[in-house]
Amino acid sequence: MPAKSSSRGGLADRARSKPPRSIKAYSSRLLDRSVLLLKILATGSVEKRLAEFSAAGLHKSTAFRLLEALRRHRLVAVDEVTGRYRLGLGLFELGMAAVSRLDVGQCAPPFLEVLAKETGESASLGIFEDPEVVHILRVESTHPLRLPSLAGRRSPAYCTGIGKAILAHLEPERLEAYLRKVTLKPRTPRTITDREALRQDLRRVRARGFSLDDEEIFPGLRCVAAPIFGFDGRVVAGLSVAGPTSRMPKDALSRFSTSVLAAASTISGRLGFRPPAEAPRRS
Amino acid sequence: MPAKSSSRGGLADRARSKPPRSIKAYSSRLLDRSVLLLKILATGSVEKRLAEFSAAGLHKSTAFRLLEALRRHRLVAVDEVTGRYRLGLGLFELGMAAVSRLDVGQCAPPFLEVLAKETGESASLGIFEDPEVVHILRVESTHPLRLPSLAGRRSPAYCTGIGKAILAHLEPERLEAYLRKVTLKPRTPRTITDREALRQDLRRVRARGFSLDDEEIFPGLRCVAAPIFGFDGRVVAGLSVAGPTSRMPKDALSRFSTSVLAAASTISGRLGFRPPAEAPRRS
DNA sequence: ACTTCACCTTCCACCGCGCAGAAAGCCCGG
DNA sequence: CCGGGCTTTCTGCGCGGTGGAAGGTGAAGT
Repeated sequence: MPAKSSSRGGLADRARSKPPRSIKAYSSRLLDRSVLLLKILATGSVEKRLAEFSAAGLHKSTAFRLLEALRRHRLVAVDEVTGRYRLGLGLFELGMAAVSRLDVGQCAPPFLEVLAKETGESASLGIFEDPEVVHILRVESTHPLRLPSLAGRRSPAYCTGIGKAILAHLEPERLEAYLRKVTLKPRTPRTITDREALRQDLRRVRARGFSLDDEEIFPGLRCVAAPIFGFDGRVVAGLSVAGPTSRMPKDALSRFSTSVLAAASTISGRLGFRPPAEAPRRS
Repeated sequence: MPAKSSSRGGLADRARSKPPRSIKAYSSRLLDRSVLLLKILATGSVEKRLAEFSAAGLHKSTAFRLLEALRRHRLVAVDEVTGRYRLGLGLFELGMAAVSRLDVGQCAPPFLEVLAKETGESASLGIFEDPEVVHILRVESTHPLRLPSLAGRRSPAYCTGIGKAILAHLEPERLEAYLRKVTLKPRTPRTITDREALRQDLRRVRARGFSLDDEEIFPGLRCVAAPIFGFDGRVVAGLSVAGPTSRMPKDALSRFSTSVLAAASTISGRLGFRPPAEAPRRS
């Protein structure tokens, strides 16, 4: 990624005009199985005995061989005491490398901390991976009452602050593609389950600059979020502050939205985003 | 054989008496190559083109197929703009799962935050994976001057606070095995490069309860660390506070060591460690 | 606009390697 | 001391991964 001295429009246009290249579905049974083993280890109880993998349709000897091979690479480990399998730290190293190689992952942490301190609530940063949002950074609230950290977890986009902040600034085609395939499952009584209502809400998000998740994913949780843009003007992530409704009453939201917007736009700036001099909103 | 027949010895003894079972070296070319691709992506520049993998001895078509298969599992991703490969967020999810499944990873974060706030310096937690220490958690100092986060990285054990805190409380055989194979490469002029001097230092660590890294890995960086013990009395991790020498003068170290020791012993307690009733110091 | 070039993607026939099933260790509790 | 449940090793068969080369696609040069 050497210095691109092109005007900002060029790259964005090139990206936008990319046809959806469809690639032949390559796959490998061995690789699929290895990943399956890791996924199994990542769910349910912390440690697994060999026999538990055969429940997934793998022969015990197969699971054994694969787990041993994965162990050589430290992707799984066997507990020294119990002799059972657990995820290895090699995975952690690769995972952290994955995030730290994202531009946002690189430069966002300090701003998240400032934001958390300013508002007193948990701040988190997520990016959009197609139908869902992946939480990649999180700084905890200082209050004792708070959600467990979601770092590394996925949430649906349509009912989270970060998700809606990103959706609202997606290219129209991508948004429509998303809306076409997503099912708006109600997570709480307040979840938006109607496509048109969601479009409406996203319009509001665009108009005021930030999104509001008003107990749409967890009862009692309110959340204010703003989009983060990359150097080419496309939305690359979302930044949010979340807390219990009691500490985030509706008439005090402007305090939060101001902080979130400021932090988000600072991060966008760090990523090389230059906000358009005037609104280049087409049609 | 079990020279220690302490009160609560059952589990610890079983663990200690485990013979180093050696398992046949299973491996799989495909898996090795897949991991190799991930490792390549985790080093060097952020994005790689297909041709860069063939430098590692893979044919382009092979690399292509494997990368596509990995992409299906979101372990790698292709950049939307440049079309090049980068690590995927699936890795991040698995990595976070790996850490959150460790008992320490579960219960340590709040205490790290308190520790960082109390001392004003960066607090981090690492565990020992044989010759090195893996940093699994980190809470940043509020000062502008600070090291970049090492979360997910490895450091040598012999010249870090966390490393020495853990080494000092390892079973004698494991420590000797470590000393036998490690090479004490000087990282700074103050790095301990003599085995006997290191043994001596570790004795001091045991005696006073905490370890001190006095510019032994980075010039200008001082660090105080303490061990964390699991329910069976074995050391499972180390906790440290690190900062520039200017903010951690030698005559003020007791302030830091008190905080670190308190936090470490609280975490140990959470893990089920019951410190021996009174000093079972023998000899 | 034509050509070149560099790179990505696909195809295919060979043969190597992973597969499952079975059998042999291992460790515990009775 | 023996039996049951589990982990680990062994082995021949057959599938699936392999690498070479050929085809495609875009961008940059002439």
